[in-house]
Amino acid sequence: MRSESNRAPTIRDVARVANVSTATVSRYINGAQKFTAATEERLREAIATLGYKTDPLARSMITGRTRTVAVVILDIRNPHFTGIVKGANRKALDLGYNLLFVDTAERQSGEVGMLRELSRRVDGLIVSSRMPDSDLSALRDLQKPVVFFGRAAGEGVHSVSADGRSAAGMLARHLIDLGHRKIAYLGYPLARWDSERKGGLTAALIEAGLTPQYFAAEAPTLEAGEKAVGEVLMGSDRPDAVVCFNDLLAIGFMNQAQAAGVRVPEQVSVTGFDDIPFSRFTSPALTTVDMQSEAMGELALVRLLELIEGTLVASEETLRPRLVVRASTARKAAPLKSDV
Amino acid sequence: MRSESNRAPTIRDVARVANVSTATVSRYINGAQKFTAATEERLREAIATLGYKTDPLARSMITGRTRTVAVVILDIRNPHFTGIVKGANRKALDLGYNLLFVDTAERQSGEVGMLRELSRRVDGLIVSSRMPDSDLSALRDLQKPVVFFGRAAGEGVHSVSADGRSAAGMLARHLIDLGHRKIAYLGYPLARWDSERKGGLTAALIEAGLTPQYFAAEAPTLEAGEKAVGEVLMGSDRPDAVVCFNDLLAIGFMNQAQAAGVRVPEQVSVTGFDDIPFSRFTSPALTTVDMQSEAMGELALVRLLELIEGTLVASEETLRPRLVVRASTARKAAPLKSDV
DNA sequence: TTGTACGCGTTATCAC
DNA sequence: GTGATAACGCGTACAA
Repeated sequence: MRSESNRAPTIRDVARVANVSTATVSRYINGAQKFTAATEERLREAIATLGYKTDPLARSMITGRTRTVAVVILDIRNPHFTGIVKGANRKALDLGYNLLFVDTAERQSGEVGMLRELSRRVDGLIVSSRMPDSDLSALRDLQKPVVFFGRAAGEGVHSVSADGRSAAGMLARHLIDLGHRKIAYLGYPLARWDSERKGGLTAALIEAGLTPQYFAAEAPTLEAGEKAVGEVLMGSDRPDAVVCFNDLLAIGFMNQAQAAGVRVPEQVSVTGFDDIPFSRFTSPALTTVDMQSEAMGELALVRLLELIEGTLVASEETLRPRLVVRASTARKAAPLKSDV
Repeated sequence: MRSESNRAPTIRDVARVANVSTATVSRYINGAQKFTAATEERLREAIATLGYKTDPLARSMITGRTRTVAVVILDIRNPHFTGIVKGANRKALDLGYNLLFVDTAERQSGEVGMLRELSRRVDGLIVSSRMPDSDLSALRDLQKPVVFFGRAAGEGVHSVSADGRSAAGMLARHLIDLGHRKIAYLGYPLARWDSERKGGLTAALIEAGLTPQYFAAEAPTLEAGEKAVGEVLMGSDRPDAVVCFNDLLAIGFMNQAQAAGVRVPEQVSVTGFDDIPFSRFTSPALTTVDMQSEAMGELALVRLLELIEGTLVASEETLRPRLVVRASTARKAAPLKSDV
């Protein structure tokens, strides 16, 4: 069924066999027109016998479209980003697009250059990054549509996020309802979403007449969560609830706290953000907020394609988070000791 | 610093400005030759002022190389595959290649067609798949190098895997050393690696004069692990150790077993495969075997590039797994009841 | 060392 | 409805 030659059949081969011009073959392939029954039949047959497939590269060369988009994320091992990629992949398959994947974890520097390289190979980019605002503006010069996560980078840039401020508020009110008064935030200041969550938490606590303690983790990871226990729980003024920047931190924190003899949630309630799949399987199961990772990935891809098609003007979109109460938060027990 | 026109500068623009031919520019770009100091200087300057960047599409068109490889996996949410992608991404960045990512979870059918489409856009493919052998042979017709995971698909196909047989043997001997006699295997028969692990376990048990019980999960997931508890533990002849096909199954299983009042590891030891990051954070921490997911991803990419360069003849490569003993396995306690 | 001329496979444009 | 042909941007014989 396949031609003897190694060379893949071209539109010219089809034209010769079907006894038409290459232009006609092209129009047939792209279904742009009607044909006489005779030509249509000859075309169909020639294409079938030759096993002709149009070359996407050559097509891109002239149309300027690659039907490929880049998805650039910080660390695929973080289930939040895994969800984003999963969602973007699903929509990409639905809509006939390809995904160029880049995990930038090991390449903090030269990110702008890499994006510039990438942008020549794709029709648009989905980007999650910690790069400074000064670099962000450079991305507008790429002349390619970009969808960001977690922040409106202004003028002509579309962004998709979940409402971290209200998510933090949900957690705060949940903890306050449980009787907690000394609430700490274990943040990761380098993350794009940290200030939003910190701000939302702070606002809700202040509204209740409380003041949060702040701590900073070294990374948004399980290991960093473990490390943070010493600083957060072993001080003189131990908090009775800890809100962690994400579920990874929370899980690592909870685990190490228990290893150090602190009971969760009896002595300290712990929460995260994201609702990653494992949060249901920790011990105790983790109270968290679903930040809609997969939906963000889907939405980012859909909006990006709309930007590419020109049917959308860039703007900001925010998904609604959902509080997920599990066993790592509980009503505060009678205080075992009084603090100074 | 950038030309006024919207059009990106081409090799012809550079040639005109530098007062040389396009051929000279091309040779300069590709560093294929020495030049007189004068021309070199003019070229350098023209390229800099125009901000010229070579168009990868046009280059691919003529070289037949895209510097892009596809990585096709089953489910990015499974940390084993996450590790593979992570490793492949790392090496790809190192070596200046791009990764075209596809998660096939939602597209079980039409996989061969999709790979055929993909293969026209890339120089080679890294594939993890459950497709039947009959389809595998079709991939050889792609005329593109392919690296598979977990199985040598024969003739001209390179494969990378971790030794599941010996990994299962390690777990078996570990459990036997702990005094376990009734050992069950909770498999996932559709997976490529299932029979290898099952076989290795069986062989090691038989060598010790034992016979395993076999169970099958519906999926290689946390949820399927939960579901399997009823069948595995609630029968008349409860095993005192369960080896699960992967860590996800094991974690789900362990969690639900405990919820059902079965103590781990006191009443039943549980193990998995893969050593995913979370396995250290479950309660109890999971005994498992490190199947070198990231190293597999790295190796797959390196070997694929060697296949592309033609410096490698296809073959099989197997990584050595590493037993990771944690708290989910323990010495068998004195039997609480005797079995019929 | 450098230039000329052509080819890669496709689509767009203009005739007919 | 169909055909001839010029692009698209680059690499590379071959000639000079």
